[in-house]
Amino acid sequence: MMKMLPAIPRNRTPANVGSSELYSIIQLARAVDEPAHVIRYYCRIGLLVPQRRGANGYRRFDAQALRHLHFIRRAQGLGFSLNEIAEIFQHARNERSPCPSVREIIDRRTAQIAGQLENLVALHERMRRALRRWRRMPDRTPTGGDICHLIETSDAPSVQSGRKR
Amino acid sequence: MMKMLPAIPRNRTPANVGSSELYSIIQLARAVDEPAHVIRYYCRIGLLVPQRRGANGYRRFDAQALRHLHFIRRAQGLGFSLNEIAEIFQHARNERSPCPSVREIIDRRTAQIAGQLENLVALHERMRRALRRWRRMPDRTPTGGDICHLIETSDAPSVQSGRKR
DNA sequence: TTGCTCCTCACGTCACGTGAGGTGGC
DNA sequence: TTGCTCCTCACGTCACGTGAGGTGGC
Repeated sequence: MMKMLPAIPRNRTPANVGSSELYSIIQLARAVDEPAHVIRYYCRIGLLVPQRRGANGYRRFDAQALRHLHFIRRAQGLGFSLNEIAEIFQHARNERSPCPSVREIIDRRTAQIAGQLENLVALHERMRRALRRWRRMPDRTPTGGDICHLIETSDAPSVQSGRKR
Repeated sequence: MMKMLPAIPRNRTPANVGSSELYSIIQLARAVDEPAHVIRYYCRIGLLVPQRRGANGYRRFDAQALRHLHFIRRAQGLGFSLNEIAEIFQHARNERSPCPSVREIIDRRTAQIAGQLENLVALHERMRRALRRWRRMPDRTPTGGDICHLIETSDAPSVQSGRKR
């Protein structure tokens, strides 16, 4: 009966449990369903710090790193950038409350996202209008200086498209 | 009476009209309300080609370049990337119709924008929910391993935030 | 001479993606 | 030995932004 059980993949449980509960980079990566080089990137920018390196140079992370990683995903899900998340970590390290700046950031970012949303809705509408109009138009080979009559006859603004900055 | 007219800024009319109607980089830039280095960038990636250089190395553009520039803005306004616009120019130079690929691109891009729109709406909604919830919550100084209780108690997913790729 | 315009590097932004080239672990 | 995992550079993505350091034009 034991034989019929699928083999438990060794890497899905914390390896080296005896050696003080440390995680390998791939275990951390799998916890948030990302490739390992994303974790390496976070280390490089100082967002995540391995508890130590093995004799072979391999990164070993503790439970706190896993918690930080979950925090990163949660904060990104609320629109925070990695830089902003780094600031929050900084506050926490200094035992100062990050809450005031967290509130400021999300206020600013919410307004900004609302603006992006407007732009994207407008873009989508322009695209849909163009698609509809183009259905009644033939393809054409460019002659004498024109480039693509589909686009050149579109009602999209030729200046200040709204996608700005 | 002539005296009372505001001075016509020299740079707003094609300078060197005698020298075959060429435009300076800044005249081109002003036509689309962009800083000159954007035009320089377009030249560098080969999207815009000056008709010639002056003896001093200054770029001189013809009316065709102005037309290309307007085309770029129009196409960007429909969600085309600079790479895609370069392809369209390539078709036009070879006197092949760019229309089929233009239709393909906008089909693909419209679906993609619709997806982005969904993600952005979801993000905005998460942010607004968080803002509402946080109004009833006090600021707190992190203790014993926690980082920011506002974010850590949010209902945002800690994995697969929806902002992906 | 002053203030503006022009030029070419060259590095920065944001959050990774994608190899190259080599080593460690089971 | 094989296949996987790990490592460090280092360059690419996208559409510019931002200087540095110097020159030309009126």
